Amino acid sequence: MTDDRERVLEWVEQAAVFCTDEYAVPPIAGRVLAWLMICEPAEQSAGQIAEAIGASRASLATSMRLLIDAGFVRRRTRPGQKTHYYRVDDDAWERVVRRRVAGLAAFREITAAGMQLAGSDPARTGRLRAAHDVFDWMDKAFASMPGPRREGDTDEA
Amino acid sequence: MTDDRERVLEWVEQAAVFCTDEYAVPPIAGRVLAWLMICEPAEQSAGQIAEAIGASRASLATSMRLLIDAGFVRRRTRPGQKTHYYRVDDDAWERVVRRRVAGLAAFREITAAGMQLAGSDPARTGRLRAAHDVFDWMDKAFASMPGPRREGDTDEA
DNA sequence: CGCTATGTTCAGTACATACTGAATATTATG
DNA sequence: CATAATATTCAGTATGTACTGAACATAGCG
Repeated sequence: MTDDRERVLEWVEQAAVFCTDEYAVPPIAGRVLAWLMICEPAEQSAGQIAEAIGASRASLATSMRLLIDAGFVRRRTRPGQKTHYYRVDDDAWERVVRRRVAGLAAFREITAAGMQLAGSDPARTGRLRAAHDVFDWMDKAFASMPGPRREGDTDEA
Repeated sequence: MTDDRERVLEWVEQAAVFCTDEYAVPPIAGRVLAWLMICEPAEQSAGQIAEAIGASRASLATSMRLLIDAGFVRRRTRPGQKTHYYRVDDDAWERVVRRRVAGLAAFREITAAGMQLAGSDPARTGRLRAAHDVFDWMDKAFASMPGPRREGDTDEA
């Protein structure tokens, strides 16, 4: 437990890099997200998080808002406490990915508009149609995504 | 044809914004990509593209390399010409999306490593497992993606 | 009503990115 | 090989982003 901390922090670094690279999340927000995915207890205060990853509290304020807006993190207050507690729900990533795919569908509309502009020449609309079809497929595929982990779901108190 | 140009450029702006926002592509590269998706003829030189979207040739050099590396654009040379011609293939977006999902699968490995670190406590591994499952599902879903536009494919000379 | 612990906002700084003009390389042609 | 056209690289600038310390706000508690 005591020596684990170092390995956990190493893991947090890796995961954070992934989040920043693939999800356009700033470095510190990436660390926060990664930390909240593996920390114990799952719900932690801004102070705890800041100390764990070595960031200022000011950064935490902005990072937490970003992560909450993005759908990764939820904030909870306990009765008779001013401290806010943050956590990533089990369905956080599914929610975020779904939201992202939904946003991608906007490109489907753009390509559709482009095809109208390009006219009826199939040589000219081919590129647009192919792109359109990809995003159309994605949208439908994710609509039929089987909500994973619906069974032995382990939510603790 | 002559008045279309303006509407086309407007469309290019929209599509470019999407590319920059959702695919982390710099503004000019986004315009290049959008332009190459609707321009006629489909294959154009750097000079033509630069003039169309109003960018310097220096920017074109870097933008083209970026787009080629990302898999969006292909470069071709014609015999007895020093000019390079660029185009987006019909399967460009499918290729890029596939590549991106493949990259996302790396996170599956990270979450797997995280679960080992977190031990066997299901209360602690729940978040990691849920994330893992999402990316696992994505990987498999895209593996079985039916290459769209496999039939009346219209590739011109 | 102070007091204290937590949360948020703001100005400033450090760093990174995007883009361009000018200089340099490269390649077909006469 | 000289010439002209395209391509690439580089230094410089301008803009934007991430982060922090410090100041300010807020909420529970004696």
